[in-house]
Amino acid sequence: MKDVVSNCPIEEVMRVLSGRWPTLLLYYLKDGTKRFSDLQRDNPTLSHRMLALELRKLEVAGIIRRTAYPGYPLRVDYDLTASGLKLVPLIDALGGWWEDRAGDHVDPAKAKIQKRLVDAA
Amino acid sequence: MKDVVSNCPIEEVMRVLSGRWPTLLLYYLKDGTKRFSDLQRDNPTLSHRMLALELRKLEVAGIIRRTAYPGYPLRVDYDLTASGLKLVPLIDALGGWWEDRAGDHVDPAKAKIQKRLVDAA
DNA sequence: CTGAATCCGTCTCGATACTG
DNA sequence: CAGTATCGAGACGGATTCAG
Repeated sequence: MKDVVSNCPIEEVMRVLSGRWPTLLLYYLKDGTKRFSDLQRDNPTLSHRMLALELRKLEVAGIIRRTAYPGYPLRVDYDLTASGLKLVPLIDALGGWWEDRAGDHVDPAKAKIQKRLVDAA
Repeated sequence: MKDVVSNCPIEEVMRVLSGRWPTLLLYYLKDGTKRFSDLQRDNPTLSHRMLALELRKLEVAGIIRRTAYPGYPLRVDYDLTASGLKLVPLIDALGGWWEDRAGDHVDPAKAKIQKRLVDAA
């Protein structure tokens, strides 16, 4: 009874992309196919367990594709699906927006907010 | 000691937009100025407390602007900043992507995943 | 190498009650 | 009406261990 199966696509997409890792994994996978261990190296602060969980989540969402090769040692490749590829520029746009955002002039309201932050600390 | 002040803009922007509410609040605010109680009505499942916290987070991020009017009963307006306005179409693009995503053809791998989902349910 | 399961600390979130 | 403080439950994330 956690969610109400929202009708809103924005709510649904954020359920998949929310969190620190999904967008980062997307970022690393846009270069092409990667193995599990490659992604581990790309994100040193991401635990083994979390990597597995997040990859699974993205796979279920149809954003990445998982390909397991039989043999030993085990080998699994991950790459973006067609759908995932289309998502990448949208995420990049968010990153671009964040960088531009700093260029906006600082108005009095913002200064006041920064003071509040100091108070809280 | 929770975060490492990432250099990556994608990671930073997701720190602000992650979660169920930030993008939804953006969605409701794109119609124009809203009061605290308006946003409460727009999101019945969002608790009073969380609304205050999320609004504060977005304010600190420079995405929304808070305007308090002295007097009684208290009245506070929220609206998007210039920066926040520019963010709206990017979020909408994500929503659009989610809706289109369903149109992609279903390959064997995906079918297998969907079976897994059924199992989990 | 990949990944699932367990254990356990931490932090987020929601309910409630209180202030201005 | 708007916002804050407190508290308990539950989700989340990391370390470790086991399996294929």
